[in-house]
Amino acid sequence: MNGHIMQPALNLETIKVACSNCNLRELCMPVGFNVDEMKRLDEVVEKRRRVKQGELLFNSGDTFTSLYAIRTGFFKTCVTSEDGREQVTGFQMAGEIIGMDGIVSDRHNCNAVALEDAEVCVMPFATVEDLSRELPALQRHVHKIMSREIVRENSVMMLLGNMRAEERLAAFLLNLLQRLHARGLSQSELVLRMTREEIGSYLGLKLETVSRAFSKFSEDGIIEVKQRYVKVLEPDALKKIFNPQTY
Amino acid sequence: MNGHIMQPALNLETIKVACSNCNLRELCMPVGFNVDEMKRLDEVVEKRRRVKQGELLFNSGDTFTSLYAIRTGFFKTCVTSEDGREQVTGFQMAGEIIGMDGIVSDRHNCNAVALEDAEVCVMPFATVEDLSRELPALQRHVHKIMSREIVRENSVMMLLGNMRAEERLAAFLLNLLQRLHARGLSQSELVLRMTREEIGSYLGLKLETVSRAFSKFSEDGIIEVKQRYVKVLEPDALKKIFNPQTY
DNA sequence: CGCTGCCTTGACCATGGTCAAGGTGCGTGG
DNA sequence: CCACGCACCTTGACCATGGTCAAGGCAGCG
Repeated sequence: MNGHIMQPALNLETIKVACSNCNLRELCMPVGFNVDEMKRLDEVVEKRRRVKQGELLFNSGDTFTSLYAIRTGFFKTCVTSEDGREQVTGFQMAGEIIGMDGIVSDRHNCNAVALEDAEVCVMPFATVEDLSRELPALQRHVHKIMSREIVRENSVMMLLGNMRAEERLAAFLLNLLQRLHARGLSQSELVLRMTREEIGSYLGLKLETVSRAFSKFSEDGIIEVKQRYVKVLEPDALKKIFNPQTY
Repeated sequence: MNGHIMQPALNLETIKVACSNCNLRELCMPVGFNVDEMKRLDEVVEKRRRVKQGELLFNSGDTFTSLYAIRTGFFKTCVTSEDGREQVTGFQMAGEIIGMDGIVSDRHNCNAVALEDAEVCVMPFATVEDLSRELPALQRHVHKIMSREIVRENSVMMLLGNMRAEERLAAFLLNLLQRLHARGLSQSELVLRMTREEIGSYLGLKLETVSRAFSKFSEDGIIEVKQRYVKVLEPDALKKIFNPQTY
């Protein structure tokens, strides 16, 4: 609601199209490069692309050509089954890389939709591959990013397979806050960029259940909710819900 | 039950420790190499390792050093939450690669347990990285394998988030059969290598629910079940359960 | 100012979880 | 070779979680 918790609050005009002087570099690119390597790294970003709220960055079935590093904005990725059911597979924010689902079949396997106006760095995958043959640190980084996604999905499977509604929402909020905090934002306040229905789709719940869980946390004094604004009053209580064995 | 549906029925004695003359090459390695490149490829397999039924190939927390290509046998991978809940994240069979969860943090993030006596090719990841800087086809292959795992996990998320018990089991059976068929085994018969509880953990269901779903399919004449032996009598009916909109 | 999209809440219900009892088949040791 | 024990599976009865359906509220926008 108020300025200091809007995420992310980056001024586009001050940013040049180059990884070497990008303030998100540490989030989306490997560290420990010398100046020369840094220059080479700038080659991977072909251009920037703006995506308006509600628009698709890529669609399931599109030919895969590039990975995308999110500069600003917020995305969701979804898969759709043949009979039309939609599953949100992730929410991505500045500094994160999307599009890796497309590598295996040269076609994207999910949609990426901007949940707010966004800007991404387009990184043609052929260039990424060429360069990562020359720069072992880049190669290692690409492998790590994909591995991280595999590990993230493992924990979503745990969430969907084993957790109850309130545990899922607690885990979701803690994860979002942790990622926002890593970007210099508050550890306790956030503005959700997605609807209750999108949260529910991600968590394997209906929107009413998500809403009820929010209300429950609010009644219990654990959080303060007003529409999409959420403030965590009792982080330990949230963690306890998420992981009841602790304590 | 009878010989021709046992999986996999490979004679270890006839196999040399080299990708270049491995009968699973097409499943776990890229195609289109010339003889020279093929020779180089053999370098990635450091050695073979046998894992007895019930033993761990790697444990969550172990230092990550290698990927493993399954030669023979059948594995499950599991993640365990802090409070001890276990989630089976996948079942892997001959020709599939496991261990990619370890790349991001240099530690394995899940367990891999042999569900039957198994043999794997140990591929030190440092070697894989070195060689894939020289062989673009290998590089591309490594990327595809990881992307494939991401896409697989996306569809598990769909399954866990959106499907009902019987749909999950139908999808599971169809997926297993399709993979076994790709290995030259029957399209309609299989012997499950995992318990009802393990199936349930993978599918986000309790073992009783899995058992009931098997019984239901059996009553409906869609499959024939006897303990771990399953024969699909009506594949179309199974597909219809899995994807009710079709037809 | 009214429309629209999103959210909340209540009442009811269905799916699948829990608990319990008993069955089946296999491996081991007598 | 048989018997026992164990691990795994099946089935029933009951119950809880979360889904469904419905009504109404709130906030932002044209």
